[in-house]
Amino acid sequence: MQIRNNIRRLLQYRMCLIRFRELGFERVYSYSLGREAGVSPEQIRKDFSRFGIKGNKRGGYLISELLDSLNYIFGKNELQDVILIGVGNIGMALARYNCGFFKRRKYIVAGFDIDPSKIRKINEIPVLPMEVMPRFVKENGITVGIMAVPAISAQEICNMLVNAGIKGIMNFAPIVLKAPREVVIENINLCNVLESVIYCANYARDDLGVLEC
Amino acid sequence: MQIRNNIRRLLQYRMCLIRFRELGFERVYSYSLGREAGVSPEQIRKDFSRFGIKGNKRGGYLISELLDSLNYIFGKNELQDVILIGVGNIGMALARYNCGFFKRRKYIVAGFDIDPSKIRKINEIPVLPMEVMPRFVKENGITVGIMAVPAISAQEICNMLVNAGIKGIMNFAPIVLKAPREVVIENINLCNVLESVIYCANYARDDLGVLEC
DNA sequence: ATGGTTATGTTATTATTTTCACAAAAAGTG
DNA sequence: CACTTTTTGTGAAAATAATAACATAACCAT
Repeated sequence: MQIRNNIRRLLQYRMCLIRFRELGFERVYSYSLGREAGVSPEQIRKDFSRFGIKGNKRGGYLISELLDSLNYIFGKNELQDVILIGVGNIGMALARYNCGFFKRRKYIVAGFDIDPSKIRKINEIPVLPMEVMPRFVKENGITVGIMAVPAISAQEICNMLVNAGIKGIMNFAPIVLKAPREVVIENINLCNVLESVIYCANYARDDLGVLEC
Repeated sequence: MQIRNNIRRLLQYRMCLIRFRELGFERVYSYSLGREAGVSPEQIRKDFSRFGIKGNKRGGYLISELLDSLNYIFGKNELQDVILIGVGNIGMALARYNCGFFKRRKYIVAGFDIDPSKIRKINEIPVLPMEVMPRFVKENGITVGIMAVPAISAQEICNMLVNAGIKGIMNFAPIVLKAPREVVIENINLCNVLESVIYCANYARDDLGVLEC
């Protein structure tokens, strides 16, 4: 039972709905939302159905109600604290973006780094030495961490996080992390993503005519 | 015919193979590579098969040969120039990471921004005003761009890129870009990714027992 | 009211992806 | 040199996901 894709789409729908609301719309239809989100209307109805979200026959969906439902699903109202491990290029950018996360009620409450020169505040976020991480996680009930560390130390740090009680990791290190099944790991390899776009844009077109990519 | 997933996995395999090589290994087996890449052995053989990559019955795969094949597929040898639009938080981080891209023969050759205060060099990369982008793209035969701009201006900039002749876009703006079918677009919404990890880590576990996420 | 229209919700169908299963080739062994 | 073991490569089967189809409810106009 794999629901990660559903969830990702729901989040995308929410993003579009927020824009629709800002534009002053009150209602959406699976058709209009689908066009905005780049998804088929049937897919949207299926996704909603799966999470028990109901619309109005003939009347589409009330944006405010939809957003309420989605926010309920994703726990919008509670502020969710996360930590950041590794305050290099990417880590720094994420720390600086924190107010963007905050709008969605996600908040980087602390950064951690092995490098002592990084131990300072960045954008109001305290950056602490790696050693205090486990205690911080336990004391603050942190369940999710963002890893932006070099590949070489990534698995070790992942183990530390798991031992400290972390249940989900968003990983930017170019390595496939190994962790117990119950820990959710999302590996984001920006280099690979760029490379796949380059490949699809340049090479994958004249192979067999229509190589959807 | 959808091959984006295959490609993504191949890139992941390559990443693992590079590590294996660094560790001094000469051969891999679908089994060992699979464990490292978090993929089943059959999947690996299928992926290789699809791209005409052959191994040795009983002898597995020679890492050097595999890497040659993969580098051939992904055009490792030619240096691929890309441009960056938007030099804010994320854009800056990517520009600073350029040497990492360079190792893979991908290189951000220029950044562009509307904000005049951003017009300067970052990490050897010239940042130019937005207006000169189309000419730059045409004169340098750029086919792929990275967008790290605010959502509000994203679609407009996407259109500019497409008009200038760009064939692939890696987009960090929180919006689903619309472009002609032949233009490859990869939307990366970091906020949504984080949120999906949080959801899977915190909520999706006690629903039906085994909610694989 | 009542009939027509429209958009949902869900079932059925199709397509895609992954896993399974096994034949065939290579390498080792006695 | 036969025999066993091991690992690939691929066709068949199973599982998943996406699309199509359509019955049903709500709304609107007459």
